[in-house]
Amino acid sequence: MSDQTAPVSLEEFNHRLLEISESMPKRLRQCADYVAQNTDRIAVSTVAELSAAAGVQPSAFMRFCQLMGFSGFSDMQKMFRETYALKWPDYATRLENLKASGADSPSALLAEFVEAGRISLENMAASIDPETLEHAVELLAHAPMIHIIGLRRAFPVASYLSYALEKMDIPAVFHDGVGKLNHRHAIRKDDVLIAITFAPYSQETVELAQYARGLGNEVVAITDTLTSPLQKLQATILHVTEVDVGAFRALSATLSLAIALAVAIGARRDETTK
Amino acid sequence: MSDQTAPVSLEEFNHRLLEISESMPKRLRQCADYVAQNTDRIAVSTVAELSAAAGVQPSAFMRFCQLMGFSGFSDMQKMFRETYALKWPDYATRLENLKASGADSPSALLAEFVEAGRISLENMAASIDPETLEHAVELLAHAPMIHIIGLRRAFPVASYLSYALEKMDIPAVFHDGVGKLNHRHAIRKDDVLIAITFAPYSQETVELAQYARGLGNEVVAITDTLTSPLQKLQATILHVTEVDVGAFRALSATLSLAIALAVAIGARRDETTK
DNA sequence: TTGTGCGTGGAATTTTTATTCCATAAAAAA
DNA sequence: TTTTTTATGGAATAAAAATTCCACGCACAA
Repeated sequence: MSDQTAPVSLEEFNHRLLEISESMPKRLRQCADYVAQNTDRIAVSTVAELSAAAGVQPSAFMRFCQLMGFSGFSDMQKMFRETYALKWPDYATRLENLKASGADSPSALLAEFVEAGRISLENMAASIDPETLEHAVELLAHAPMIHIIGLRRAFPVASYLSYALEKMDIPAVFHDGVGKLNHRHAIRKDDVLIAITFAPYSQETVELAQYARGLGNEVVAITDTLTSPLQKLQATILHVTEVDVGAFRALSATLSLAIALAVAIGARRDETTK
Repeated sequence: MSDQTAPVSLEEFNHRLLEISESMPKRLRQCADYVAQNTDRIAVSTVAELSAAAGVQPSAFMRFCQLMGFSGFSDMQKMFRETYALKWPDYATRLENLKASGADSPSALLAEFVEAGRISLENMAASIDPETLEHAVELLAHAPMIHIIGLRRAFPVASYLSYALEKMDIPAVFHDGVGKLNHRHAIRKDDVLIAITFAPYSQETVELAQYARGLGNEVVAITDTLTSPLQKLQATILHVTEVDVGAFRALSATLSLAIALAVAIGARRDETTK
């Protein structure tokens, strides 16, 4: 029987599991126990695999899913896949819908950006590798001078980074491209460059990163995809994927990463100075 | 053709992707780009879903998998399903993990900013008055020219706003203060100024707002407190409170507001032009 | 002990998903 | 421009997975 009470979140799922596993017959109990201990496998396994691992028949596992309130295994798996996938809604179509329904008021738009920002932040929490971040901080904390470049969409991030570093009296050069002046010769031995760029990658940023790398300097990159041209430079890459709303993105995650990076550098330098 | 060189880890996969995505024909490139940006979805999706999301036919996606060195999609998916377990926990758990890596580690700091950003976004969603926002959009959509000023901490916001307006072909002047040049005389009749400033309010911003107001121009202000000097100017005030982490803040909410404002202006102008 | 009913295993069926194939279109070479 | 090669879309087919069904076993009650 499909069910009105089918769990829609992990919490609900666990709750229900606890609630009913007591009164289950032997085989179904086995399912419950296995599932409780291997919740993470559900999204990426088949009934056959799971039932075998739990030591029961597929049909038994099936009955278990139904007892849990789902219509079947697929239904249950869907919940797990969705909660894992961090609900990456298609904002482009969502915007279309908004407009179509005439509800494209500024506040509705704002709500979309708020939601996109929230999801981006959550995604970043998952995708940033603590070790890479640590490594980036370590590199930057020991740099005699930090160079920063980020143009177009990345410009706000770069400028905030500069601002934060300046506030903490950390020597930094912002390659802001004003007047097409090129500060590349300011890059000296042991300096580290922070290059920020998103698709479509701006050429100046990529070039500066290549130049720095060519000199043998370390480069810390904040970028969005795996196909970023900075990937090839063996730079230390901090990877942030922002959720787009239509053709725009809110940069919430990227800015949070930038400021966290800056503050961490500041803290690390204070430590080593003492 | 299955292949001796089929990647067996994420690193190998990424490497291969980078290596060959250059030389791919259009559709397969689309696959590569989509995959690069949504690696985490592979484990939990079907070819049909992925290909649709990438905007190609299933058969094209299939060919992509084979180019990557796998015998087919299933083969590729297997790799992702195997390495899946690590990154599955939910948002709360992941934040815990980030924090767990040491009290003042960079990742703990990042977690703080993520959390602060999330709260700021939520607060803003609640505190922005739809009517004020609507009013601001209305004013700005009819302005022959939009002037933008925001310095120091507000500079990233102002620059992003300029960037977004420019992208939408909306006439705007960014009073960026470069070279201490003053563009105040560019403000003409009916132009509207967006002034962004946070405590401690930078004098230049306040002065420009006062000047514009003196000329009889409308001013839309993005600011943080009730005591903001812009409050006295009878400007249209959008009020955002960001949560601080120590002495720093992540600007997530402010930036979301700014981009939403820009997009709303763009949409409104399109409407009225038709 | 013998009937009744829930629990179970396994095979049959249905549905979904992956994969291949081919005709056509586009691009490159001649 | 014509020929040849390469890429593409879409439908046909094959494979795999989910789901149902039913006959059997086992436990408990009469």
